[in-house]
Amino acid sequence: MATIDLQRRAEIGRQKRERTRSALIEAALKVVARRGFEAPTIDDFIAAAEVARGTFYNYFETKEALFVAMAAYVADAVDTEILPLVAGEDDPAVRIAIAIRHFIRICKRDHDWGWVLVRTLPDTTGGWSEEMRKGVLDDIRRGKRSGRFKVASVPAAVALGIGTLGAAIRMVLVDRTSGDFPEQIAAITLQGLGMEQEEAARVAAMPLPPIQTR
Amino acid sequence: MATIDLQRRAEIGRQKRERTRSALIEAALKVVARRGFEAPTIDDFIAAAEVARGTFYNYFETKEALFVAMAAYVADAVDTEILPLVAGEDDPAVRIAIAIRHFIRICKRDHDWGWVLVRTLPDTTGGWSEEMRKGVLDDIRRGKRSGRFKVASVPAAVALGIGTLGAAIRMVLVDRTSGDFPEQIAAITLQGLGMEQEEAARVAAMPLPPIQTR
Amino acid sequence: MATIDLQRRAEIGRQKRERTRSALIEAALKVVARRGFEAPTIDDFIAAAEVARGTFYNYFETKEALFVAMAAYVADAVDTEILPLVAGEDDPAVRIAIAIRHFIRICKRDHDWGWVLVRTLPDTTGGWSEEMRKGVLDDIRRGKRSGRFKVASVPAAVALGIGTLGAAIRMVLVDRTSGDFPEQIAAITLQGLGMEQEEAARVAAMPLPPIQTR
Amino acid sequence: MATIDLQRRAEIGRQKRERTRSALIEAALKVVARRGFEAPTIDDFIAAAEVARGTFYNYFETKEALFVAMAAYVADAVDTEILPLVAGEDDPAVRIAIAIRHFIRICKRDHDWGWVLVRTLPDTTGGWSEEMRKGVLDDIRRGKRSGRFKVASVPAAVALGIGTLGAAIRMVLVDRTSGDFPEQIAAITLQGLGMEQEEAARVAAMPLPPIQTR
DNA sequence: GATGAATGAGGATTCATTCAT
DNA sequence: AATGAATGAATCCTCATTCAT
Repeated sequence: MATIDLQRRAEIGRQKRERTRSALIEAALKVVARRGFEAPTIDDFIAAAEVARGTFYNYFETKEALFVAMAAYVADAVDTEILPLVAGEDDPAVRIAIAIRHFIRICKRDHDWGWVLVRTLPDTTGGWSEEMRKGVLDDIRRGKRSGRFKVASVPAAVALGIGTLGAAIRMVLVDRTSGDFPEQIAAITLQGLGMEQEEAARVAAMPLPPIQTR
Repeated sequence: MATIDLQRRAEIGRQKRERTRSALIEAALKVVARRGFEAPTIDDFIAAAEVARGTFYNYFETKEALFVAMAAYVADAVDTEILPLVAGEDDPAVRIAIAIRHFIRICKRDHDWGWVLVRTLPDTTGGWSEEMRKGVLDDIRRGKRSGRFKVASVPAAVALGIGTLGAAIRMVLVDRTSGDFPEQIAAITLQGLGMEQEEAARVAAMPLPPIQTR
Repeated sequence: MATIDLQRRAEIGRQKRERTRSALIEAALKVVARRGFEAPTIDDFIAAAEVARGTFYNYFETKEALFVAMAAYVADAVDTEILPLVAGEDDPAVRIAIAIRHFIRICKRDHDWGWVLVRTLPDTTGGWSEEMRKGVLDDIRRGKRSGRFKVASVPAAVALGIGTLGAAIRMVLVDRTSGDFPEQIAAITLQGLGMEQEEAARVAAMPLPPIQTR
Repeated sequence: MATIDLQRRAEIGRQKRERTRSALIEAALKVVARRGFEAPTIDDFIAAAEVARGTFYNYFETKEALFVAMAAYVADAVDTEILPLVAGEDDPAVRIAIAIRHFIRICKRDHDWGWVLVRTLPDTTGGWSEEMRKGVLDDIRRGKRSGRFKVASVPAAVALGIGTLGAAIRMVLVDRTSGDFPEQIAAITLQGLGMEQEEAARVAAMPLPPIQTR
């Protein structure tokens, strides 16, 4: 009896802890989306999460620790949404097109995530999971070897891939873009990797499962 | 006599003012290159410029005001270097290739400018002069109309152009890149705009006057 | 249990907050008395209150805000001392005489309060509580109607009442004044309001409870 | 010839010097009227006087020196306007009434002077010339001796006289006061000094030369 | 005599972090 | 766990004063 009670208590404590932690991270997401990484103070984060000052330090030693947790959280969430879609797919062109389109669609759906991604993309630490990063490089190399892509310089191809995606996300957040903008970006990226315009457009237009609301 | 004297005085004053202002901006350039926009304090800027604390405020109301002046300064300087090179050129592909290659070469030569450009490129306000911005859009449209480029979506082409260049500059500043990296970026960008690989490579390899040391 | 605990916590916090706030205000009182409103720096106030620099800003946004709180504090304290003394009294002359005498006695006893009163009296915001202000005006009007006072112009009578009191307080703080100075001021004020010299002197000499030490 | 030239030059220099100095003092008058003694910076004074920063220090060593000059300037100007009016007059009541009425009329005409007077009256240094101060005290004593005034305490009478005048000036600047307010104040002051209401009113209503526009 | 750029000490303000309850 | 008052180092900003032209 006593044992069960202790277990239950521990379990409740764990859940509560987890909830507060998530509240802090998700609040931070909103705040960073709006104001970037440098401007906000800890006050902004605790106000958004509606917890007391001291509570913050029960979960994170510093602001940076919160940012690290947040980057992991976002990278994880993006992984969870994107990796399954490309899991069974072998063609690098298809894999890249799907990833690009889904990335942009996510950011369109959820501007907070979009802004956090835009703000972390330049840094090598955040937003992209290690898995994702390797995957892209791998796809480019495989496509090059197989002749699917015509690429003289892999670094240049990486610059084109990442740079175009980053700029596209920013446009989606700031400007009003057409409904097929994700496909246009996928197509032009594939074209940049050396595919013919028609083939690039075809691959970029392949059916994709509808995006979930978060 | 008194009038002449007054005029001379005013002129000398103006020059001195201009010199101090430039000193502050060029010092800020170095500081920002090294430490970004957020980390440095006003103390860092005045130390680098070797002026007194109060002097800073005689010229700029806030750090932001200094940054704005700095971005304008760089944009202007880059303009001055690049516009003449493309002035006589009519082919949009050639113009874009020259601009890209020279942009990257400048950033390679002068990391300070590079960092400022990287950090201001995403903002619509900084780094690109209005002239440059219009020029790019115009070249893309002209190339599309003439059939030189095969581009389904102009916004997507802009994202590709700007995004790739930004990512390339960042790579040049952070990684060690090959000597022909500027040409590789120019080539892959043209390919993204719909040119054949060989033709893109040919245009990207056209002779360019050697870059001046600043 | 948890609820009771939370309530107790909140109550303790509230008390602590109140104590620190009072400490700041009372320290400010002393500092202002000695050095006026303009000379002291925030450093002076926190040194006097023995709190840290940041603590000041937890309670007051600016020095002005502290001054406002301080004026309210003094006005309130003076009210508390004077209003009971005149509460049962109906004759306007007696009421005014009591208030004047007690006002001056308070300032004699407590130079800190005196200086704050002198410095805030001219402003319509400070030193006088709303209640006090209305009371004075009301007494003058009633005295005029009843024939107790001979006053051609109420505004002039207000100027005489407030002006004389202010100047008297200043004298008490700066010069050495005779022991019956409060009575002399009360008498001359009543005379100014149109009472005969003897009657004014008689009313001004009526017994008053001894002043409490603060 | 050369001598004449030198003399003329010196004379011109002296005049110019005097003009700049006056410009600074009169500008300071306006600034102090509006913002008091503590708030304005030297920048405010030179801006109002339309001279350069360095010029200020050619005339005054510090801000305080400017204030001293300004106080002397005002006291002198007030003297010049008021003393002649009471010069031939022997009756203390008449002298005091004239001075009070004229003081208030001046402040009504020229709010800048009014504010400066209000702001310096409390200090023993400014606004009142030594002559004026002695005159008031002397008039009160003479009036008391001659039985014109019924005053038990001379200090109390001084407090009444100065305090009432100060409060009246403030009212004139802040509130809308009736046209005969100067006379009302003179009358109630005389009443405070122990004169019968009718006699006080009569003395306060005696003809006065019309006020000059400055 | 007038000018205004430069100075730097003094004072104001913010904010990450600690800690007792 | 949660709370929020207190802290003080770091930073920002103002402004009286100097001085070369």
